[in-house]
Formats: sequence, C-alpha cells, structure tokens
Amino acid sequence: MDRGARSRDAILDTGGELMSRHGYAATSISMISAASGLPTSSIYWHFRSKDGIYVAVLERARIALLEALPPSEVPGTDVAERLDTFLREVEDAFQRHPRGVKLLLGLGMVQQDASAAAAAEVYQYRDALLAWTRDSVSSVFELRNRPEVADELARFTLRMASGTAVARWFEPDTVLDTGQLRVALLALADHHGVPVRGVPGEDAPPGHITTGE
Amino acid sequence: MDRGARSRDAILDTGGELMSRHGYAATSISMISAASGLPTSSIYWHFRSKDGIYVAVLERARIALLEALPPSEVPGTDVAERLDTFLREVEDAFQRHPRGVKLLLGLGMVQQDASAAAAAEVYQYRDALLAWTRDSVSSVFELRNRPEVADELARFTLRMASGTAVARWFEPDTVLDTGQLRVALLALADHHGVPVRGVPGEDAPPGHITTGE
DNA sequence: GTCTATATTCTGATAGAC
DNA sequence: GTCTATCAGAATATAGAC
Repeated sequence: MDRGARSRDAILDTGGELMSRHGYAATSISMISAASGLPTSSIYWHFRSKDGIYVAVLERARIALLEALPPSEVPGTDVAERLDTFLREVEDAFQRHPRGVKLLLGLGMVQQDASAAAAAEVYQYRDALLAWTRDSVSSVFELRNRPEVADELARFTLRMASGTAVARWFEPDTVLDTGQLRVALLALADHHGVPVRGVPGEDAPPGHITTGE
Repeated sequence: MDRGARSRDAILDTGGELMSRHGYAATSISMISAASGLPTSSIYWHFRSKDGIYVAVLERARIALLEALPPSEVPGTDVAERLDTFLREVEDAFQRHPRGVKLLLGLGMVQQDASAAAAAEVYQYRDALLAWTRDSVSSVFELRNRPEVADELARFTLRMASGTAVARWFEPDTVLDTGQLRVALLALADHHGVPVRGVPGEDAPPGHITTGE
C-alpha cells in the first residue's frame, strides 16, 4: 500500500473515532490533523471538505458492517433455533460496530444541517440495516406471505437496538438484552397470529394466546 | 414580569429550540442572538457561558416534563386498566416533550465533552425519568416485592421510547407504538411469573405461559 | 440590564514550494 | 502527495458607556 492510501486510511480512522466520540460539529480539522499527524492541507487534498471526510467515514462504516452481517436467510429447522441464531447475530453486530452506530445516530439526529451527500449516506446505512433485519426476521418466522408483520418485527428490533445504544451513553456497560428481545418478538409474532411452535412453552394449540388489543 | 426575566426566557426559548435542532456544538451564541434579537453581551450577562445556557435549558425542560408527568401511582382496578392508563401517559409525555428528549439524547451522546454541571443535569433528567417509569410500572403490575422486575420493565420501556425517538429522526411521522409496548410488557411480566390476570387472553391459570429462556 | 465595540482564539479552507 | 504558511470569517467571551 502506497503512502497516499495509508494517509487516507489514517485520516478516516482518526476522523471516524473523533466524530463518533464528539459528534460531527465538535470535531475540527485541526483535531484530526493533530491526532493523525498529517497537516490539514493533506486532509483537504484527500477529501475536499470536512463534509467529505464524514461521508467517507460513514460509507466505510456502512460497508464494513454490511460485509460483516451474515446472510439474512437464517438457518435452522424451527422458529426457536432460527430465532436464537438471529439474536446472536444481532448481538454480535451490535457489540462489534459501536462506532458505526454512533456515527449513524449522531448525524441522523441533525441531518437537516447535513449536506445532501451525507444525508444520503445516512439513509442508505439505515435502509440497509432495516432491509437486513426485515429479511432475517422474515426468515426466522417464515413471514414471506406477511411482509407487514416482518416489517413491524424488524422495526421493533431496530428500535430496541437503538434504544440500547442510547442507554449505553448513560451506562457504558449496557448490553443488548437478547433475552428480553426474544420474549418480546415471540409475543409480538404470536399477537399477529404467527405460529411459533417449537418454542418451549409456546406450543399451545390453535386457541393460542393473544395479549388483548 | 420585568424585562430582565422576559429576556432570560426568550434566550432559553430560542436557545433550547436551536440546540435541540442542531445540537449543542453546532449552535452558536450569535445564532441565538440573531434569533432572539438580543445582543451576545446580554446573553452572557444572563448566563455566564454557552455551557450555562445549555444547563439552564436542560434544567427547565426537565422541570417542565416532571411537572407534567402524572403521579406514578397508576389508578385502576386491574392490570389491564392500569397498563392502558400508563401507556397513555407515556405516549402523551412522549408526544408533548420532543424537544426535551432530543436535548437529553443530544448531550447524552457527547457527555464526555460536557461540563460537570451539564453532565449532572443530563443524569438528573434521565434518573428522574427512570424513577418515574419504574414507580409507574411497579404500580401497574404490583411489583412492590419484585423491584428487579420493575427495574427491568422500566428500562425496557425507556429503551423503546428512546429507540422510537431515534426512528423519528429518520421518519418524522413515527409515533410510539403503545400496542407493541403493551404486548411486549405483558409478555415480559408473564415471563417473570408476574400474574397478569384481567388482561384479555392472559387469564390462564397457574400453569401459565412462559416463552422459554 | 442592555447596548456598541472589540479582543482573542479557532474555524474551514487555500496557495504554492517541493 | 506532502509540506509550510496563511487567509477570511466566525467562534466564545469581555470592556465599558448608558
């Protein structure tokens, strides 16, 4: 790898770290310059603007996460097995990509100020996450014929994940509670009449449990 | 109300609005000055620093929210009735105080940069919300003897709420789905062996439903 | 308490030699 | 591609008259 590419990577590493810690607005070019050892002019040569750095950082984070995500066709013979696999995948992705999530949430919050390119990146990131989650949930609960239920369960899952990311700002040891998520997803599936046989305690016959509403 | 107090309020109004929209770092004193019509020196006279504005804004938002929250002793004769009341209260608070929530999340995210005073305010805000939610949930499900379950259900509720706040950054029309929350809370309570009789469909006798784990 | 004017530092961004 | 040097403007914050 030539020096140019190495510098480019160093800028993205440092910039991503700083932006995820302090937010976009509070991260200055001079901070990135000081932390990476490269002069500001080099930074501007690689990326045309501060916004350009953010877009590149976010794009790299998105690609890294999506490449790390397993296929959304979840393996397993019954709902219980597939659900456990899915929950492990979600937990794993959540633990391994905290900076990406924080970058996404950080700019998501103030996207009205962001450039068109940055906003587009943010949406592409989020849409990809939603699509993966939806496909996975659909596979877990066999919802090919009920896309609206898959969508609801996916949004619920992402909401729990981002809510947990928020909780982590206040209590850094917080982890995604997959036990809670498991109970909640099963109850929601059941609530929509989705059969969840094979799950311990949920193998009730036709007159199944509904939780009101 | 004298002119000084009116100016002070105007600064808090404008500053709160701008900070919740753009975040703390991206909100400048000159923006607040321009939007409120008051010179920067007046702003500095009322609050000693930019940080002082943020602390005052957040303190006011916290007090307003806490005053608006109903008593955490939820009225109702059975779980179903109390739960519905509680969910309505949460939804209402969530709808009516979006700026407070955004301020809280906004600084929560970068609190390591924040002053001690600002960080203290952020934690006090969050702790008060958590305490109210915990007390309410405890009242709804009669969990006086099982505080750890009340804590878990409260954190779950707040995670759903903040996850929904995040979702709203991307899709502004998003509302807190109390239907989902109802199903999930009942399932979690049931999962912990908490009796949830009185709820349609959940009036199963002792050998009640467990969703595995 | 509010105003005008200003000090000082830092910002994003560029010029141009190498 | 990287460096030194620098620009124009905006940032936080203050001085001091009224």
